[in-house]
Amino acid sequence: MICKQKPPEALTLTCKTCVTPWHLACLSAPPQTLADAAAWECPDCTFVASDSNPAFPVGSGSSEDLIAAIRAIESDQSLSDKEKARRRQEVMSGSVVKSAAADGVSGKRESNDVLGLLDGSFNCSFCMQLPERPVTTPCGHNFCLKCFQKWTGQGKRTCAICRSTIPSKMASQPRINSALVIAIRMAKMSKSINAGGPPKVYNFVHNQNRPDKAYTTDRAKKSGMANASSGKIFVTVPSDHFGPIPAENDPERNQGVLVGETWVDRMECRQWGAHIPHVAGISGQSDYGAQSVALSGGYQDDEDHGEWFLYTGSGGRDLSGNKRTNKDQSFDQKFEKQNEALRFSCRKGYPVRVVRSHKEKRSSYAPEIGVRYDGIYRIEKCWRKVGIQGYKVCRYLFVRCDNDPAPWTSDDHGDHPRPLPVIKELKDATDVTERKATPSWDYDEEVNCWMWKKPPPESRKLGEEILEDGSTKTVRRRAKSMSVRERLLKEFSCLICRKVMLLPVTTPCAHNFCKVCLESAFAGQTYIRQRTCEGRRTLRAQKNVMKCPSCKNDISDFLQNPQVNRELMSVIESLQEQEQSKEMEDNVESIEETCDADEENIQSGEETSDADEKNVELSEETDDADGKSDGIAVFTEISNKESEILGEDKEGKEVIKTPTTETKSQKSSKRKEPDGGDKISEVKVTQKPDAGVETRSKKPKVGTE
DNA sequence: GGGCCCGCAGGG
DNA sequence: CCCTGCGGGCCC
Repeated sequence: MICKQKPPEALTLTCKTCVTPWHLACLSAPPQTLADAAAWECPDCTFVASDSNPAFPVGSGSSEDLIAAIRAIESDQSLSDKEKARRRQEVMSGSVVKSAAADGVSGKRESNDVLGLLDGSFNCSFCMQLPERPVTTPCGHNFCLKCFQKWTGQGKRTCAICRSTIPSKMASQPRINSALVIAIRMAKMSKSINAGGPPKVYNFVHNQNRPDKAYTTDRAKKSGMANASSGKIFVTVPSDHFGPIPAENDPERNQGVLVGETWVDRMECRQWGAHIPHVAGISGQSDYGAQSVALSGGYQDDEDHGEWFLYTGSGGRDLSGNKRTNKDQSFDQKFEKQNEALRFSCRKGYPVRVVRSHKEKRSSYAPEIGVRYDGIYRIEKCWRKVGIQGYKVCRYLFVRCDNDPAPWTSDDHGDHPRPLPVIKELKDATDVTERKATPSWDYDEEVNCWMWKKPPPESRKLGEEILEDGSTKTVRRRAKSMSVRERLLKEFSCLICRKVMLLPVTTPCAHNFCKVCLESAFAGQTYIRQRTCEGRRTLRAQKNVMKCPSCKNDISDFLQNPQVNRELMSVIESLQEQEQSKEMEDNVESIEETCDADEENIQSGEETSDADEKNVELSEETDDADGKSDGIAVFTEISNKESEILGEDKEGKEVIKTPTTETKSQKSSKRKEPDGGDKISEVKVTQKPDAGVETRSKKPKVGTE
């Protein structure tokens, strides 16, 4: 911590209490004898036990117990090292404080007193409650952030308890005491009997044992991390992965990336996959969405309220002269590149990971040191406004929606859906985008957690699979699917013009045509649309004349008033949208021998009867909830288009029908082999011999599956 | 503490 | 292959 270097093993000393490694050379009072070294306790443990740091007065009692308990475990000869480690962990996490007390190790008080103890020393002096979002003055007194801000907002500059002066920096930029947050949360947990397992411990992640870390190449002229290359990425999610990083993608620790995890710098944060780019603030692709953002104080328009914040897009700055950043904006930001990626995630309601950096100085919620993962947020709205510097900036409203509590709250539960904050600047905003469709990541009232309500987007990256011998093999994460264009033409072409349908209509005999094509096919019998003013029709005599161009069924009645198949329409529209966004999978080369079998699969799939293929794809599409909600969103567009093209329909009476029931039943009745749909998910290439990986217990809360 | 400048990674 | 980027070391 002092020399900021990784000490060689020989110079590492491990604390017997907390097992943290320390650099021998950096200790002010290193142990003198070997025996001393074996029983050595780090300054943290010694300090807590002997003194009561007013800023974090855990030491005033409960932690004495804790340390005594740990010492008892350490000195118990009957325990193996592994067992000791396990017990230590239990004690640290508060789950067995009671049993430690029962052991007679520290029989002073019951564990349930912890909260009572906290009540005495931690309470906010204004509201007399356990502080919510606690801030701690240099004189060691704790207050709720809000209470404190109210106090300083009245111009008070002295501590409400001891009248010590509050430094002006503290008054203007109070920081939440995250250690206190954890202490309070732990105390609450030990109080509640069925807290649902031990609380999570939020550790600073030391990468002592990591196989690889960021390094400087020969080319780099500076040592340290300034010009470093990234070390190994420890998690196995692809870089375009959305949402939390689950335990099954964390082979190093098998715990996933936890809310509150903190890394020393952006490079290390990157290695754990929370936020991959090591300079840029936004991780994302304009045609795919944004996965994560960093709040690092780079843009002065940012506004942080913890559970929600206003984020500023990137760009608008002159980076000439080989600069990486620039405080001054010199032109307008636009919704392009990363800014567009954020807007994409907003529209889709994707989960966006958020990290806060110590470099954000104006936010109470930023960590004191390092870069911290604060969990999942959703972008509820975005817009543009004229920023502080006078140029237009892209703006995003982020609202937290994580299943774990934020690092600044002592709640033991995550977020519940909350009403959106009122944003004043929205009244002067332009280019406002709000999500119309239902969000992909949403709160499930039945299981009481946030989860994927629609399938997460398929990764477009290649992945690496670790084989048994430790080597890696590049694999594709999903099968090559039919190109969107191919699919459009194959599934959704008009049986008359053979092009992708414009305003599709579905006959009762389940054949699809462009509305215009079908009508013009019977153009000689224009009486379909000839109506008297009273609406009296004159086609009775012509009945049976009009037959479906495809199957010759009588469709005269249908032709009197053919309705656009809105469901089909929205499917086509979303596919066309996809096509425009150029899904990359089409271009992914198949990967050698491992894929051969799957390629065949696809080939044969293409060659099997059209009907089956079609059903598979169709069912897939309709299962995708996107279709439904987007269907509503595009609805008005359709009816506008329709009247534009047909130049009629002024009656305005026509009740808009939801997708015709006959189409639906037709589809489902035709769906003979629903199993056919599996081919896509099955084509995961070359399973690791150890199939257990797939079945390993998954964190049920995170619905990534 | 401010400013300069660098290597690097990833988007396009 | 060029452009962009809410890092970070180091000099002043």
